[in-house]
Amino acid sequence: MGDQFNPSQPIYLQIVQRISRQIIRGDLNPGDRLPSVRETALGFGVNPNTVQRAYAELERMGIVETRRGQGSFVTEDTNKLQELREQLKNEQIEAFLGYMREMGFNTEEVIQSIKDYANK
Amino acid sequence: MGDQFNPSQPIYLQIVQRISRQIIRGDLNPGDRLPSVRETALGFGVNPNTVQRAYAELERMGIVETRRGQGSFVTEDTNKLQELREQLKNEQIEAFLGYMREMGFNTEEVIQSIKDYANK
Amino acid sequence: MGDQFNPSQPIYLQIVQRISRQIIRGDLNPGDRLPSVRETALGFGVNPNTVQRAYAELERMGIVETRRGQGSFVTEDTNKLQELREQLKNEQIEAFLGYMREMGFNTEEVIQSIKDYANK
Amino acid sequence: MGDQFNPSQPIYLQIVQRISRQIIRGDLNPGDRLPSVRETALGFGVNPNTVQRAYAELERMGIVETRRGQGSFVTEDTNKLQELREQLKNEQIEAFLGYMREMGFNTEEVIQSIKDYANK
DNA sequence: GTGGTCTAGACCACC
DNA sequence: GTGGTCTAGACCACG
Repeated sequence: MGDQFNPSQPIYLQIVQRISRQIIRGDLNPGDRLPSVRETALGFGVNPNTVQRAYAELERMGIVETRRGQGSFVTEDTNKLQELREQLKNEQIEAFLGYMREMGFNTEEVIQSIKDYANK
Repeated sequence: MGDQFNPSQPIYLQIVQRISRQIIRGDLNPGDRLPSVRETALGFGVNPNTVQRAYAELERMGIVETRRGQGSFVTEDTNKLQELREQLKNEQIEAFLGYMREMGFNTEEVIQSIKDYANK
Repeated sequence: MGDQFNPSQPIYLQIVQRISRQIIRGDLNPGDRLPSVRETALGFGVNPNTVQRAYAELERMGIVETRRGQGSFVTEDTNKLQELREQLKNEQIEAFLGYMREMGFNTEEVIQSIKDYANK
Repeated sequence: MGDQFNPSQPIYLQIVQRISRQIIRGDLNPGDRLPSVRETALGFGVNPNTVQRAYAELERMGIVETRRGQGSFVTEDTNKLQELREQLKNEQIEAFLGYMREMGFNTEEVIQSIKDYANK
């Protein structure tokens, strides 16, 4: 069932995130058809309305296009996908830096350690 | 109960991590007494044996000292704590870079974005 | 039934408007026979008397001519039709400007925006 | 009941339009509190979820701000409201010109008639 | 079959 | 009390 979802964030937003990552990682390519709302709902064990809301949000973000009676498709507008990539990257970095700062590591220290790690 | 734990890693190691963080963040200072095994077990909703194992691991790492009949205490050996700090930092960074690489972001790109974010 | 009609104006006048538009748009041409009163009443889901009144009004306006036993026909008097065209245009413009003024847009502003839109 | 809504457009979008107009017309001023979701739902005779969706859209558009446990308020960002004004104006003009074109009136002819009407 | 809208009714977090 | 999310189940338009 819905065990796979974090209660601290709306499920529909978590679905948006999952699909966004699938697109960035290339699991879903421009022009690919997303599974139908009902299919995804079954797969995730949630109500179709919840998936519908996620798909609507993806469409609003411009990274998915919907064709009545056919399904939802990853946009072929690579600019939009590039935007999405930047956005996801910045979100991850912001969360990571915040977490590290809470642990007492400042940004310069983190950058230095990353460089050390990369040259290792 | 154990809802707060990730099934992908032994619970006792996750407890080790939590307490390590509390020490690094200064929630627990050198010389402070850790809550009793029984107390911690209740708080986390796990078996006392699991907590015992976590405390033993912390002692093995040299960052906690157990005094018979008195309890467990954060070491006052600041070198050890400094080591712990470095270790935690590197673990986090390694996990983060791995995750970012999986998303298609290489290390240089990540460093650049962190700098951009810091100067924002 | 009459769901397609606006309660704020007599239905017979709304029928007059509809038929007027059909003539202006060229759906009905000079000399064309209008559907019978009975037919139109069925189509609109209203009482034949109501349609009768609409046809009478169209005749009074001089844009429809009724021939006993044959039916009603669009006039072939193009001057009359030109008058009707002007009248409909002015009605629409008056309603539109009134509506826009109520929304806080003055006439100059509306004209400017129309020009902008046309040159877009 | 819902008699007041046009079946040809989603009810939630019609609610968005109504409230937008109320703001543009000054019936609702910057900082004013909107009626609660439940209140509006009762007033319009629709389901609270439908109103909720309308309010969410208004918030997404940036013309309404929501404060948890307090209600929804018209934004005090006059730039946003000015944007809304322009958008509504252009929508109305586009619809009007489309309608007139369908009736056989071209844009220049419409502009000329508006000028005539204004100087009348 | 597809997505889109709506309802009814529930539960939650916030204040 | 407020808005926000979710479910269950219905109906619609489109192809």
